[in-house]
Amino acid sequence: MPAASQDLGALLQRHGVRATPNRLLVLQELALEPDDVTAQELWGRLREGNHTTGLATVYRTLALLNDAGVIDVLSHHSGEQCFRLCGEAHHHHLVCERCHRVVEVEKCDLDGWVNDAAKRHGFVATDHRVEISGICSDCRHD
Amino acid sequence: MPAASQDLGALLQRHGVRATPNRLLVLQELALEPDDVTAQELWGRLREGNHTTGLATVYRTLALLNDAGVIDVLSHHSGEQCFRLCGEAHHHHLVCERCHRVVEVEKCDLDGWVNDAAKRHGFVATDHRVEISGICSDCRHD
DNA sequence: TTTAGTGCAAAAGTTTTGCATGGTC
DNA sequence: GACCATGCAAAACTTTTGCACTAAA
Repeated sequence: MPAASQDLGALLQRHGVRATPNRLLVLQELALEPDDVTAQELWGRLREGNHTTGLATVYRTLALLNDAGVIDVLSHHSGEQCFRLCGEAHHHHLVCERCHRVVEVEKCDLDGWVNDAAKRHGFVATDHRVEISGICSDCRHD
Repeated sequence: MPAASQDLGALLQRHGVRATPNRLLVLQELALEPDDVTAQELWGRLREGNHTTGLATVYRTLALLNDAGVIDVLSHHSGEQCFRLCGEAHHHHLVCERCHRVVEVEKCDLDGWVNDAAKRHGFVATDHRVEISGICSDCRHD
């Protein structure tokens, strides 16, 4: 269910980012996208939708949204950075090796393990990311 | 403790990669490096050491070593890919936010959790990566 | 002798920056 | 008016490729 654009505006405001037409457009496109997209892909889709947003603006917007913590940057599958609009709670990612579908794993009770591992090496953990690769049900049945 | 170069040669052979002078040089440089390095950094160090290895060769070698599973690619801190020679067993990474020091976390008993999370979403998990960010003891005491 | 590896230069891509313009507070 | 956002074009960088040449199986 794609979020309505007033929700997206509120999301930006909540993170201290001014809502401009371009930013809403980018966010809306991200909300429509179940998987992660590169800046170039996103720009392409905006152009297809007859929007005149510049590529530089897409890059600037994605950087801004990432700094503000509105979107996540995932590790690249091919030398490009990938972006994704995610739930705001702590979560991890499940990525299909075949079709690159990305699903969020919402429940994470790894804090104990993480803190232990960090402490064992003299670190204080501040955050952690888990990426699980696998094969999704669709790809398994093809 | 940097591995001696005959060990590195054996490491290559074990992974079905022919040991050439350039490959040993790259591997040796990686073995000396406690943290992760970019292709450019690695090339710079080779040049400083008066080696004439070309940049393209460094890229080709790193790609080869990654395919062969001899080295790991870490997520970039700044748009560049980072490479690292790691232990051969399954492990995860602890990265210091301040100095970018990387330490391996050798023990991983997360398989149960990972498989559960995958199954809950219809996936079959084939692999997983955990990256813990934190502050290392050196940086904490500065 | 055939194949694999390499250095160099050029090409291809992605991402960033400079600058002039237009919109907002 | 001051400031922020933006489009466009140019620049900066990282990475890949083509090609001629060399070393090795």
